[in-house]
Amino acid sequence: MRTLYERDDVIPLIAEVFREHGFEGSSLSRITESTGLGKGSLYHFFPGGKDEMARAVLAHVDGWFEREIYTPLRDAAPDGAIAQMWRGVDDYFRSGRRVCLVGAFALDDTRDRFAAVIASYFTRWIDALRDALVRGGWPAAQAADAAEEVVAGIQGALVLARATNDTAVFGRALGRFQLRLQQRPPV
Amino acid sequence: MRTLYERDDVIPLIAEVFREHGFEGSSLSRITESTGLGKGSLYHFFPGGKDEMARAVLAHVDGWFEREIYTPLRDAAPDGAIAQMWRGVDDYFRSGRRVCLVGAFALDDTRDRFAAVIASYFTRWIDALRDALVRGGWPAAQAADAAEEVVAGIQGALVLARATNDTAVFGRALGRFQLRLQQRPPV
DNA sequence: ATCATATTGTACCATACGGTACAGGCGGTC
DNA sequence: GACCGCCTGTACCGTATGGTACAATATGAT
Repeated sequence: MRTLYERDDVIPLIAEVFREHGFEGSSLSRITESTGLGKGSLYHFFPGGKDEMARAVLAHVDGWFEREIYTPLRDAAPDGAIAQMWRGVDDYFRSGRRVCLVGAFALDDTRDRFAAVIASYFTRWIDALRDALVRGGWPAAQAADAAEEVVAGIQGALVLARATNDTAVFGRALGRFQLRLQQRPPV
Repeated sequence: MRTLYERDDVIPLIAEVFREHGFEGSSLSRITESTGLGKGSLYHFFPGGKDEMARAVLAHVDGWFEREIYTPLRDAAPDGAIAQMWRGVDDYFRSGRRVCLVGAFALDDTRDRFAAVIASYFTRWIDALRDALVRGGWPAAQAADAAEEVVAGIQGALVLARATNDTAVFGRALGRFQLRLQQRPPV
């Protein structure tokens, strides 16, 4: 039997701390508390400290989206991949009860620390969705526009849901976009 | 001649600190640095410390939006008020170079500290825009839907613009919404 | 059973944090 | 010029911060 906590097991726990408190607000004491790991273990797994923890968390999130959302959008049948995107996103963000770590990091000066990862997370999402739309018959320009709007809209809905403490906002936003992507693009 | 800094003069400076670093990241030393005021003066103006500074900043932002955006949306001719909203928002957020303080506070646990102010900022915006649309001839349900989508979309565009370091995203989002609000609501 | 390695708890470090105390400086007013 | 009240700089407080050092413990392979 292996140890209770390997490095990979602890990353989702750290992710939740960063998600709730932001980078600056996530003190090591908070992280030790919610992982049950002392500083010793933490710095054994992440010799680079908080910075490396955040980097691992971002890579973990990025990997999930790449696997569950982006790759299907690029490679699978467009309709199915887009349907899976709605499902995946709704699941991942717990129907609006959860916030986007990458989006949160993007807003303050934490962005500068992880600029490349953060930018890539969003541009790859937009590009993959655009590709799926194009393969689904959308003209390139409208596809790019719609993809950008959907990804931005999801972020905005998460902000709004949390700000107003009304998770229904998120579901309504997803529903609107779902409907719009099913129709032909507007002139 | 009066002193260089009155309380009101310093609020926009503090606002910029909170905007760039978030609540947790805005240390008093950063605030003293970018205001030029020592702790003595700062605590003279804001006896409640950081909490009161943030509250003053939020009230300042809220006041600006109430005056420049919400009130016109509620009271003035809908078309003109909405046009002014696009102008005002583009100015305020410096065409995507600036981030929304209230949105940033909403994402981490800073929200819990200022929950009422944050929620009200967004709900009042949505409600005012919905009213303007209704007065402009939109059916109530579609107006509410569109208003929510626009306010969320603006937040999302700000996140995306900063995340990808591409301010053009913001302009494109505003353009899309502007166009859509000019048309009749979709079925 | 031995042993190297992986993991952990504890104590400690310098620094930065938010906040307080307070003595003085400065401006106006009489 | 004396006075008063607003403003400010400085020194200081206890605590928490991110990070390090290291001895002690567990673990797995032989």
